[in-house]
Amino acid sequence: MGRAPCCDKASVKKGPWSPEEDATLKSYIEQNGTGGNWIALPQKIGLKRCGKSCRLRWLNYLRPNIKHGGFSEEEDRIILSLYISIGSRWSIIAAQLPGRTDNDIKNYWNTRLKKKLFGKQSRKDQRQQQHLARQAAAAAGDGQIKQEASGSANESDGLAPGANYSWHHHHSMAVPVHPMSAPMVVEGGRVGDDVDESIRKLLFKLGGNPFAALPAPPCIPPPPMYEEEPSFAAPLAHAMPLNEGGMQCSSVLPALELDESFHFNQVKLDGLECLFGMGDHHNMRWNEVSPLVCPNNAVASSSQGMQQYCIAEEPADLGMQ
DNA sequence: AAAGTCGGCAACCGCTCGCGG
DNA sequence: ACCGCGAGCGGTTGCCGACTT
Repeated sequence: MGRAPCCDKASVKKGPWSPEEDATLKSYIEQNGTGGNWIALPQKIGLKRCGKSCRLRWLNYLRPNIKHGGFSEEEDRIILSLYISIGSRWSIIAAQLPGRTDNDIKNYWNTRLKKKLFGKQSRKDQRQQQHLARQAAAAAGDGQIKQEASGSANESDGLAPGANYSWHHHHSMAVPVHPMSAPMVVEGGRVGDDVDESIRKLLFKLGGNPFAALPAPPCIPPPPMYEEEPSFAAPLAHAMPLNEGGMQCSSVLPALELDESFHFNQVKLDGLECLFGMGDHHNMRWNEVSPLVCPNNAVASSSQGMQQYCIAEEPADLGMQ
């Protein structure tokens, strides 16, 4: 015997919402609010919908000031940074992006950002690239170039067809620039600093050490201006030795170093494992994640996830004690 | 032109959490 | 302390339009 359903499935309408239903729900909530009871709401206003469905429709679509699509680079970075830090906590991520819903961000991550991050190009992008390659080949009139251009760029890298990697294809190995270590550079200056600061504050608020949570990969200086399409990738050829008398850094960061850089931040990183050499991680709760995010700090645990706080090393700098 | 495939998005499902009795 | 209920969340599914062959 399972749990009782929240509504009578037989008498409840499913599927896309009609404009009339939208109008009914919207006008009622705007005038009366939800009344604190979503289950009872559809009956009250004569909608043959499940209360959960009404709630979802309101939150994801009808609510004022909702933004759809058109994610900016800055929003991309926030999403990525938070995903790396806290995993697929879409509601928390959405809370940092005014006008965005968790569902929207989740869809965006699953359909676009993940591909963008991991370099899989859309067919449109692939077509553009192939078109350019053909043009270049035609201009060069070189048989060998033509042959390479007709295939996808990744084939020469030994990657599976269709899995175009847009991390810099010129380099033997590529890693994503750490979002916190590489503020986006735009004309006239950096725009990433404020975002970074807000994310650090958020992480601190959530119980993580904002300094340890997102360690900069060793020996990788901030990237130069994006040359082509903006991406979180950066060429490792830029990774030159930083300190003259000290440790020498190779131009290609060993996978081991990457692993060490991120080993204490093993939130569920769907898809990131392949980059950072992580194993299979099951979904973790915040009280599991927190010690990983701030391993060197004392953690004051309480019974439920978000209630615990790390003693960060430099809270004063954040003004958030 | 038609069939097949892919990508994006809205919505659903089922689970956990939190609160009140 | 326990139980039941509603809210909230994240994963998954299904539809539909765009694109490819």
